[in-house]
Amino acid sequence: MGRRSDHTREELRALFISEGHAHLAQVGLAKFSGREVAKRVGYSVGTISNLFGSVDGLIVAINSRSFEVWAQILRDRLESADGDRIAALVDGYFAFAQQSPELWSAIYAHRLPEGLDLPDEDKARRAGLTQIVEDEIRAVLPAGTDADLVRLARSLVAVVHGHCSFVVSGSFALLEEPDPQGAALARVRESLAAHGYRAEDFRSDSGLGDSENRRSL
Amino acid sequence: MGRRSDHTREELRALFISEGHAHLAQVGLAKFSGREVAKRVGYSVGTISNLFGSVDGLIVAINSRSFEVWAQILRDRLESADGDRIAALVDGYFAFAQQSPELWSAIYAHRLPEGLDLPDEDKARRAGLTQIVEDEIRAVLPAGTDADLVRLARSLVAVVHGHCSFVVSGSFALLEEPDPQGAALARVRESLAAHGYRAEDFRSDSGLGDSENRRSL
DNA sequence: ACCGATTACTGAACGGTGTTCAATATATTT
DNA sequence: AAATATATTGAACACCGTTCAGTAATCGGT
Repeated sequence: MGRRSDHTREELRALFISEGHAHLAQVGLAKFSGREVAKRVGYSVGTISNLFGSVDGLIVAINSRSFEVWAQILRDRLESADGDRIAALVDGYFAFAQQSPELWSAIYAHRLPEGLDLPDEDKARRAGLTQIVEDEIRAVLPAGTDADLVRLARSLVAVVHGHCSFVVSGSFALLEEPDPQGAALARVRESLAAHGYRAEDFRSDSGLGDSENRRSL
Repeated sequence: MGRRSDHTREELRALFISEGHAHLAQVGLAKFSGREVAKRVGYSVGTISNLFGSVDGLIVAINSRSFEVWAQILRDRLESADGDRIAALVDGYFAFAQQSPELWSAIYAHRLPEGLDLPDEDKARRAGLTQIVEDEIRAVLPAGTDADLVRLARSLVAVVHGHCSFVVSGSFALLEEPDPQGAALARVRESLAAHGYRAEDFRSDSGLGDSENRRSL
C-alpha cells in the first residue's frame, strides 16, 4: 500500500494518542508497545516514527494528554466543591492517580533519553495543572511577592505528589497509613497555616490526617 | 559448558546485583539489559531466571541494594551533623537521589508485574531507611502515641520525596525554584512546628526555602 | 486530460530484548 | 566406578523499536 491520506497529519496524531492512551492505561508503561498501538489504529509500524519521531515521542504526547484529563478533573472538583477548595484540589490530585494508576505513574516513570527534552508545546499543555493550584493558593494567602507565592504553590504540589507517589507505587512507607490523602491534606494545611492562611470556614474535614492537624493546633 | 559451581548461589546473586547495580546507574531503567549484566558477570542469559525468577526480580534486588546504600548515606549525614539533624536527614535524602539519579528513579519507576509483590526479605531491607527517619522524629516531638508518630514521620518522608521527585524528573514544576531542598526542609519544619517541635537550637539554616519559613513564623 | 513530481504510508530487514528448556558437564552419593 | 543429582548453558522463540527503499495516491502544471 502507498499513500492513503484518509486523515490529516493532525487527525492521525490524535488517533495514535487516543488509542495509545487506552493501551497505556491497560498495560502500563513497562508493557507498552508501539507496534500494538499501530495495529489498533490500523496503520503500520513506521508511522509512529513519522509522526512522533520515536515511540518515546508518542509516550510524551500521551502523557501530555493525561495532564489535560487530570487538570479537567481538578476543575470539576473545584466546581462541585463546598467551601473547602484546598481539599478539593488534593482530592482531584489523588482521584486521577487512583482511577488511572498506570497513566499517572507513566507520567513520572517515563524519562526521555539523553539529549532531547520536552517540546515547548508539551510544556504548555502540562502547565495547566500547576496553574490551577497556583490560582487557588493565591486566593487564600495574604498578598506577597508573586514569585514567592508561585514557589510555595509548587512546593505544596510536591507535598501532595509525594504522598500520591507512595500510594500508587505501593511503597511500604504508607502501607500502614489508613488515609494517605488525609495526611497529605493535613501537611498542606499546616504549611498554609504557617504562611497566613485566611481561615474562612474550616468546617468540613475528614480523615485521620486531619485529626493530627486538629489535635496540634 | 555444564555445571561450574565456582560460586555459591548467594555469591552469584551478589555478583549479579553488584554488576547490575553499576549497569543500572550507567544506563537507567529504560535501557537496562539483563543480557548485558549476564555478559559482564560472565554467566549466560538463563542464569538470571534461575537466580531471580526474571529480570524484574533482579531489578527488585538491585533496588533493595540501593535502599541500603541510601540508608547508609543518611546515617553518615546524621553522624557528621551539627545540631540540625532534621536538615541532615533531608540532605541525605536528596544526596542519594542527586548523586545517583538513575538508581533513585529506578526505585520508583519500577513496577513489578501484576500478581507478585515485594518479597518479605526486600521489604525488610528497605524498611531501614524510614526507620532512621522515625527514630529522629520521635526524638524531637513531644511523646504521643507511637502509631501517630510513625504515621507522621512517614508522611514527612513523603513530603521530602515529592520535592525530590520533581527535581530528579526535571519536572518543569520546580524549574523556577532555585532551592527545592530548602523548600522541602521548610515544609517539614512547618509541619513539625505544628506538631510541637522542641526547638532546641535553630541557629544554622540556609536557603530561600527557609526564608519562607522565617518570614512567616 | 494527462503526466511528472511530490507526498504518505508500507513493511521487510535488522539488531536488540526477556523467557524457556533440552542438553551437558561437573559434583555428589552409592 | 557407576549412578544420580545439580548447576549452567545457549539455541530457539516471540516480541520490541528503528530504518528506509519502495510503492501508490495526490497534486501542480500544462
